[in-house]
Amino acid sequence: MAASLSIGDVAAATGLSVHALRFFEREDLFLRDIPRSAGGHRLYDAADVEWLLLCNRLRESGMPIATLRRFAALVRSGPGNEPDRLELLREHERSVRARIAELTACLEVIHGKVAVYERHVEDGTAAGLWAPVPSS
Amino acid sequence: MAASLSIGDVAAATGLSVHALRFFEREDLFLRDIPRSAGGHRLYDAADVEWLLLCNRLRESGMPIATLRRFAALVRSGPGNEPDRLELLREHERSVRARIAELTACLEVIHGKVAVYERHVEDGTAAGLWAPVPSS
DNA sequence: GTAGAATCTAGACTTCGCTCTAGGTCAAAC
DNA sequence: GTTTGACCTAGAGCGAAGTCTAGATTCTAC
Repeated sequence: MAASLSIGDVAAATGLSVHALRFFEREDLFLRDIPRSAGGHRLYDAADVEWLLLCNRLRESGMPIATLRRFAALVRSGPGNEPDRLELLREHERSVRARIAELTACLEVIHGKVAVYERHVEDGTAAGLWAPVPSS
Repeated sequence: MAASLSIGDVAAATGLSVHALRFFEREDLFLRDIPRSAGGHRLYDAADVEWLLLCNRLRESGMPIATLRRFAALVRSGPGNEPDRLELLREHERSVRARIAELTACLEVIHGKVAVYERHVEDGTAAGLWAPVPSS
C-alpha cells in the first residue's frame, strides 16, 4: 500500500494543475514536506490528495491562501491546538453563510430586473426601461 | 430638482471610492457621458446613483467588469435590444444560482469538519484528527 | 540505449479590479 | 483674498492567485 503518486497523478486526482501544486508547496499549504524520489521528483500519497480535496473546498468557498496556510500550519504543528483549528473553521463557516446571504439578496434584485424585462419584452413595449430615464 | 451631485456625494451615496468612480467612467460603465462643471468637475444626478447601486449588486454577485460594460452598452444604445439585456441578466442570474449551490455544497463539507472538531475538542481527546493520518 | 513524455528549478508574466501618487486646478469658508 | 479641502488627469503600483517560460534532468517504453 501507500503507493506514491507523481505530481501528474495528483493533478489529475484533484483538478489542480501541476503548476498549482508546486505553488501550493512553496506557499506551505501541505501538511508535511513532500518527499522526493532519488531523481528529485515529488512523491505524494493518498493523504496528500485527501487534504488537497479539502483545500479545494475551502478555496472554492472563498478561503484565501493565507488562511489556508494558517490552518495547515496548525495541523502540521500537531495535537494540542484543536480549539484554534475549530475556531478557524467556524469563522470560515460564518463567512460562507454570510456570502450565501449576500448572494441571495443580490439574486432578488437581479431576478426583479429580469422580471421587469420579461414583462416588457413580452409586451413588445420596451420603451422607458432604462434610457434615458431609469425604470427602477 | 435634478440637483447635480459631486463625485464625493456619489461616492458617499454608493459606497464606491472617488477613484473607483473615475475608473468606472474610464471603463465605460455609465449610461451616459457624465457632464462637467465649468471648472471640469463631474456632475452626476440621481439616475447615475440609481444605476451605480444596481452595478454594486451586479458586481457583488460576481459579474465581471467586462460583462457590466456590455450591459451598459446595451442600455446606452437605446430601445430595441431589450431581449439581449434580458438574456444577459438571465445568464447572470443562472451563474449566481450556481454559485450559491456551489457554496452550499462546500458548506456541508466545512460544517462536517466543524462538527468533527467540536466532538473531539469536547471530548478533550483530539488525537488522530489530522496528524499524521487524516481523519476524513 | 534511446526517444519522448514527465518532471525539475527559478523566476518572469498575467489578469482583475481597483488604489494611489504626483502635480496641479477649483470651490467654499472665513 | 487666502487657506483649506475637494477635485482634475495620467499613469504607476498593488495583492491575489496562479500561469507560463526556459533550460536542464529524469523516467518510461520500446
